[in-house]
Amino acid sequence: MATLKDIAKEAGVSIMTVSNVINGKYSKVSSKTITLIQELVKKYNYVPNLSARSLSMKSSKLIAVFINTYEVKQNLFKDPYISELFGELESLIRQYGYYAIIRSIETIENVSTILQNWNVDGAIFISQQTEEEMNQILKNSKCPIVFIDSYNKTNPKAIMVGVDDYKGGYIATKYLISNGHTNIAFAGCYSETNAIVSHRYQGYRKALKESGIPYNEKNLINTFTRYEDGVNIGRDIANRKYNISAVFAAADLFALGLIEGARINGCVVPNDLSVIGFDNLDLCSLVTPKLTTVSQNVKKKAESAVNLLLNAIKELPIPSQSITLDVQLEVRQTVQKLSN
Amino acid sequence: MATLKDIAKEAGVSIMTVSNVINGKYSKVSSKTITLIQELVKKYNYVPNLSARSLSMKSSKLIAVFINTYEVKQNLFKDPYISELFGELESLIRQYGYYAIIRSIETIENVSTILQNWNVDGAIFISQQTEEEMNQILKNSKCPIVFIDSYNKTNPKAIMVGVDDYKGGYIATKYLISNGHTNIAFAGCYSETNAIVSHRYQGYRKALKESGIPYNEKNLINTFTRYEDGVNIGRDIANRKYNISAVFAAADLFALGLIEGARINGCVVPNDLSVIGFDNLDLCSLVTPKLTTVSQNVKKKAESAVNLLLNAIKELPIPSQSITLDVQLEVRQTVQKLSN
DNA sequence: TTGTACGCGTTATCAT
DNA sequence: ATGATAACGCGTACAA
Repeated sequence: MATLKDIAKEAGVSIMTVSNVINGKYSKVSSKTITLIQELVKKYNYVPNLSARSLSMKSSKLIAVFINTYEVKQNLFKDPYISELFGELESLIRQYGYYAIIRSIETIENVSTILQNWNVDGAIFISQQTEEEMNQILKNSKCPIVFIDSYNKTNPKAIMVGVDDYKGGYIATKYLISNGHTNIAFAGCYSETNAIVSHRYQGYRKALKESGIPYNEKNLINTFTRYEDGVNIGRDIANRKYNISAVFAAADLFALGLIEGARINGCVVPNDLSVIGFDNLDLCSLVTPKLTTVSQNVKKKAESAVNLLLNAIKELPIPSQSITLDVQLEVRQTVQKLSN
Repeated sequence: MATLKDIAKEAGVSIMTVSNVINGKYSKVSSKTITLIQELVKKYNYVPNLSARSLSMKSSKLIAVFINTYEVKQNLFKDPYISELFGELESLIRQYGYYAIIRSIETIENVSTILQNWNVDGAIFISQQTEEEMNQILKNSKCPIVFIDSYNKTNPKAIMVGVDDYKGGYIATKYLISNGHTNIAFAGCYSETNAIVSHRYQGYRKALKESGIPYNEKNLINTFTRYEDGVNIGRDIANRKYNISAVFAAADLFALGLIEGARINGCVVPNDLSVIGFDNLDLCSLVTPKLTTVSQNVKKKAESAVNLLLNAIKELPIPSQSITLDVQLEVRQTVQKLSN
């Protein structure tokens, strides 16, 4: 409630002197007035009005976090990966003295509006954007933006943080092969615009090729990857729709659904079918059997994103425009060695 | 980038005319200038500066969402219940034309500062606060605040949304009794300051009493309720530390840990032990056996909270100061009928 | 229907 | 070391 003006009047000094003390510019103020003002600040519980500061400075200490909501009213925070990532980001943003403004978006039109509305200092996208979307967003915005889990080879303004999806697909498939599997399906939401899944798929293909296993296009199971979709695919597998002994699934939750769908229809994992997921959700070690999966370091992902963004905001040199984090295989209980 | 002034100059009218058009006050402007200005708004991609508006109006369209972080650096969004609730809140806040600013807090000192900093219009606490904390927060803040999952009988300024924890404890215990169980443990983080768990415990006691089952204080298992804590308690149970045939656990994740800990030590649920959880996380139906639990309607909780808050912000009459939502039992696979 | 003057709380610049 | 003034972009109140 108290303003600089109030404090200044009470102290018998000018507004600027108070402002300088508040902002720690002590070199311009005598130590006597400093202590006087500091006492008054405490007495009146003075708190700076950040709207006013933002207006004057043309910068707000706000960081916007955007998340796509493809279907209206869908709760994206039910996705454990998304919510964990968001939690890490919020924590870091706070620790660095910024404020997080969160926004789910249906179309990217809204993005630049929000950014301008609030003089946002920087933004982070936590769900995948297509190259085209990224370009449009970047064109209409002037603050630095970090994209998590997106791919963009052409736009030099795009700052990106992701994981080595290609390697993920590769090591998962390789592991299945090393366990004697040759009929291995890839299940995921495969499309031109889904770069993440495409990269995982390419890794899968590479592993097959390297081992001289001929590729069978029937083994590309193109599907949405919610839990329920997994149940459906699992049923199909149990019903011999595919001639496979193993599946590499592009998402954990989907993999769990698949296991359940197969089980219901008499196909038991890992005895009758081996499965590997992707993400390493906590959930993976809570279910039975525990899911073998490709893990990524979410905390590190968030740290990388915030560090890149803050450096860009402060116009410090960025070590690199994009960071690709490593992945590794978490071996648990859903892959069985084939003994024939 | 463009301001009212820019548009006004280009249109050859005053700033106020533009402002009126922007804010839809068409009654004060000729239709000719309206269309002219609307064209210019599009042409220059004019977006109002909300910092300036907030400064001038003393209100910001910002709603702060607070969440406690007891241990520094703990990621609270890994809790599926918290993240789902938050997702619903964010979605509603957006749909009602407000902006969500999210903040994890270590001490409640920070709360009123943030509220003042940004001229926040209203706030929501999504984790439990003690009565004392609530009172202090309310004393230092002037905007409406909704507390989710908190109890406060004395402060008339406190707006609250919660579930019927008492009933939850009651129906869970009652169900166990109706299945022939008489040695039933209550496991949770029981303390004076944890009103939620206290209420669930009181419901548990009521059910026992009603059925004439003598209360055994050894059956109150007071523990933190993370997954790992559940594993420890489950091991104890398997090792006959308690003389019980069933457990009502105050949190799902904890219940799952308990089941796992028991299993590892040779005590199989539901054959050797019956378990009921609380919250009905999605997770409950993904694990084996599927967890019987007390469910609450998270979506409705969020809607209630946002509705109460928005009414309070607009100084509309609030139907009631606090809303208690119903709970119900989700019968699944972790309770077995005792046949002796 | 349109325009003017002023205030919101802060910071930067330039004097003193 | 301290202060006066203008500026940030917008809305309210009142005047024309």
